[in-house]
Amino acid sequence: MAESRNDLPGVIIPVDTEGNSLSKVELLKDISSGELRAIELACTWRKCKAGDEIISRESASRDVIFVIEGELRIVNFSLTGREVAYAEVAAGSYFGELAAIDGAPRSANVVAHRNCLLACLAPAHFRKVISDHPDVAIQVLEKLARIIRICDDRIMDLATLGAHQRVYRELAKLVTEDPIRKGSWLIYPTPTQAAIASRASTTRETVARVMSQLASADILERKSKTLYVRDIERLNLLIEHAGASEDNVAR
Amino acid sequence: MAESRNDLPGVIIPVDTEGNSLSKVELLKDISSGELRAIELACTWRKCKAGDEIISRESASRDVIFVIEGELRIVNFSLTGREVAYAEVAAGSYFGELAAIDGAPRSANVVAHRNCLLACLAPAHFRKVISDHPDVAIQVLEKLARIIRICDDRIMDLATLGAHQRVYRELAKLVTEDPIRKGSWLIYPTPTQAAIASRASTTRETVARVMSQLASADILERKSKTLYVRDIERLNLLIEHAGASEDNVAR
DNA sequence: TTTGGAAAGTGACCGGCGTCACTTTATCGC
DNA sequence: GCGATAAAGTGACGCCGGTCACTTTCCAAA
Repeated sequence: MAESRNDLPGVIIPVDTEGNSLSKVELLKDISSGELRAIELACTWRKCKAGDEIISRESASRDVIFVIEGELRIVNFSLTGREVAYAEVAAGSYFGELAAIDGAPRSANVVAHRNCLLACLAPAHFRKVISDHPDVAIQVLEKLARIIRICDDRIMDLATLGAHQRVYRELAKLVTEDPIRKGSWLIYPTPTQAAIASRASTTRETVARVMSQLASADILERKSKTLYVRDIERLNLLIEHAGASEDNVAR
Repeated sequence: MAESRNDLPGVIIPVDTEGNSLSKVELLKDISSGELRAIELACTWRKCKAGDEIISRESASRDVIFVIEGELRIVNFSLTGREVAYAEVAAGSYFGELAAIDGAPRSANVVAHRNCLLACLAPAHFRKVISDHPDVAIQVLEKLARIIRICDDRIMDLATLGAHQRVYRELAKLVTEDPIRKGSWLIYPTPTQAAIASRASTTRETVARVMSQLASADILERKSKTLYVRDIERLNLLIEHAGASEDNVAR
């Protein structure tokens, strides 16, 4: 475990390195280039490898972390080892603001999904940026509001739906329109079933069962890396209509 | 349904009424009395009766609402009628900030638990207050951060614990020290079992069963309105140790 | 092409807990 | 104190879905 300053893992790199720029960070886009430069200097810059655990629930750091390159996942593990996925963080976004705002310990683990370039800003500095720039504060508020809405939905799902329903919903969230053939829907790249399971809070096996059920009902079709949604209507119907039909899928 | 301006229910009362003061609102405590007065004038003031539905998921209003007197509950209902409780809001606090921040529809229902005096502030006004007062913005951020942490915990619980465990935890959250006999613990006033159930996302019956189990194990003792926690150690053990002992409770 | 390891598919089992249907006990207004 | 209504206790039943234990299929590196 390559712990270093601030007990975050990864390799610290000098501030003035090719590519070390906060200009791609959405949150800071309206900040003058002079001040942005000051923030860049205040950051600790880090490179991490895919698989690195950037933050664990035990880390003492309270920094806000801007993702310049790469992608990360926020997850947690139960005592029994069950994985619960919270979110993904893409380049241009940031995370770790909770601890920076309230000073409490980190509430989840964050692992790099690909190689990442990160800029870490100390809480005091972050709060100053917020105080000096009301529009940044509003953006952070908007982000937290979005997170809360997502959490609330998820709590409702967990509290009121069955495991199958939750898998339907999770799949529905992943559906995008076919970029080539319009009017056709697909999921690409298909996440691993285990990943879907941890987002829907169920088991890999249940996801597998649901998916083969959907496949045999001609709602889904699996072709190597992409998953074609043949009948998006019926998929949505399945979600709406709760357990109503559940086994009438085939007709 | 007594809908009125802003499609919130309840009786609108004139701004200048005895008791219409924002001075007890924690969020606004550092605002000068002059400016506070301006905010008071900008608010729509309302009195609501216990049981009134202040906000439903369909309401068009995006106001932030300060609770001057009374108490409210934030809940949601599934399609099947199952109730999911999110939170309580006490006098001196506020709610409805999500819609005011992001302009999206309300995500939950809010009902008055007792008679309430409310001050409703339009989103634009609220955002102005935030922009003008960085410390208010920080406080709102802190509140949202706290909500997110609570949500995250709840998601973990729902995703990884059994129903009994969740009831234990819910009970543990309600425990306070006996104000008279120190070192002794109790729950007062005891919420209805149905209320506990909706917070732990289970059924009334399960709560009843768990509680009689705990009672027969001499961990809890019920005396009309108060619930005495005779053995807080064992209660915590039950929570920690997951399903490990579960039925060893009695020994 | 081979091959090893990961991902996916599937059957059998069974226990937790939601549902239903009552009975019993509190509680509150008169 | 008494009736009415809500809250709480409890047994029986059944099924959803988690767990285990394999097999089968992918896929990527050698």
